[in-house]
Amino acid sequence: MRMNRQQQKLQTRQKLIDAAFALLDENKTLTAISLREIAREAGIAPTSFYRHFTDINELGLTLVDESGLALRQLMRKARQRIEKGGSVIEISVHTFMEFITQNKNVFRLLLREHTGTSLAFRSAVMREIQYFTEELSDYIVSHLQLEPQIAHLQAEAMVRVVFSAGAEALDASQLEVNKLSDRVITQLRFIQLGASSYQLK
Amino acid sequence: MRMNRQQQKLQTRQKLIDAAFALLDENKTLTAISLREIAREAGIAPTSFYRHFTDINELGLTLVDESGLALRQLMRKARQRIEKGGSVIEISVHTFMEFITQNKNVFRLLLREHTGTSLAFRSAVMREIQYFTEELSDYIVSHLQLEPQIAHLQAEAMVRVVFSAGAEALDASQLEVNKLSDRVITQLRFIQLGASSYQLK
DNA sequence: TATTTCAGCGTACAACTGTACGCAGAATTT
DNA sequence: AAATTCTGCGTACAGTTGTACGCTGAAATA
Repeated sequence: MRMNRQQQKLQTRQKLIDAAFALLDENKTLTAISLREIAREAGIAPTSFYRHFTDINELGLTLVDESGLALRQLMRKARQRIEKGGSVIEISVHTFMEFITQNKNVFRLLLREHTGTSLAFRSAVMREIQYFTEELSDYIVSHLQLEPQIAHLQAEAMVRVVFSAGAEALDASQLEVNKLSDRVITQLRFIQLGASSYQLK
Repeated sequence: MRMNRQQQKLQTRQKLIDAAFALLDENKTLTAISLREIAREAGIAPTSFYRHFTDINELGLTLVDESGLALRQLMRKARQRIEKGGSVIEISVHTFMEFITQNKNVFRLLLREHTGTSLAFRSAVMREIQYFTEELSDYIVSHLQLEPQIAHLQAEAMVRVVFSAGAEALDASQLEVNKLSDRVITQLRFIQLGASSYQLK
């Protein structure tokens, strides 16, 4: 197929991004991946890397952005499913776990860099998680009639539990993921129940 | 001072362990630290490393063990303080945050390797966290008269929230840590309240 | 059509890595 | 006192890293 220069360049750029994601598989931190490894995986010369990113860090931030995007799409998907009826918590957890098992490396990236070595990455991931938390918080305010302050605390606690469980899910079998999901669902119910009765005081 | 061989060897071994902990400061994953860096920091020849550990992994597992030990001491300390009266949740959170700010690298190690690159490290850390959770769970059973099953879920949720908040605390100022502590305290109350009312059904 | 632009390549180099090997000399055992 | 054990060191080497530099040839522009 014929392509102009821009398209061509974008395509190689994407190859680099895909290669980086592929390398996260199982064994690499973003900051631990070498530029040459990425280039090798992408099938281009090491020095060509610089035509697309000044740095590995720049690539890294791009990956975090893409992962955040995926996270927001996840939330949108959960909303759609919820509109069709059913337990909000159950659907959310199942959607989340499904997302994780289908996009392991995306979630791995977020998790690892969340506690990782580079402040820039850490901040970027925290920002994404905050967006996520705030969306959830808004949802709680409008659907459960909680005070914004309490709703935010509830959302934050829920996100913490879910992400932490997600970390476990990465190493787990499908069966274990199911058990895990059930536990998390109950734990989220604790939080919701607790937040509601807390407000009554 | 005079020393026999065993003591001498143990001392150099400890130097290596301390050096590794020091290198975790701010910028290194365990798996990303080079053997030579550790040797340099410890002030010994690179090749002498092998007199003490076969591998960097072996050193790593030792560090995880030591960190787990610190974690258990933390819990003991919290217990002692609780005996003197006061809100269990408040004291626990404050003790935890105090521990983190005073042993940043120990907690950093646990956090990073929890989501890290090496399955062996991940498992080791998860085991330590599980011990921690179970101790908390036992405490809840005996002091709050909850069913073991529910108590365990409550403990797990609490640990997840606290550890996740701990990750934030590592980058935060003292003032921010205080605010964070207050939020976490409320969130733990949610969980406790929720678990209690959940049992009534 | 002639000129310019620029993505991608190959070569090169200094810095670093893990670790094999053999030696020195003090602590320990005989 | 003599023999042995063993921690720590220095040298050495092959492999990997990031990146500077200059070239090529096709695409874009004039």
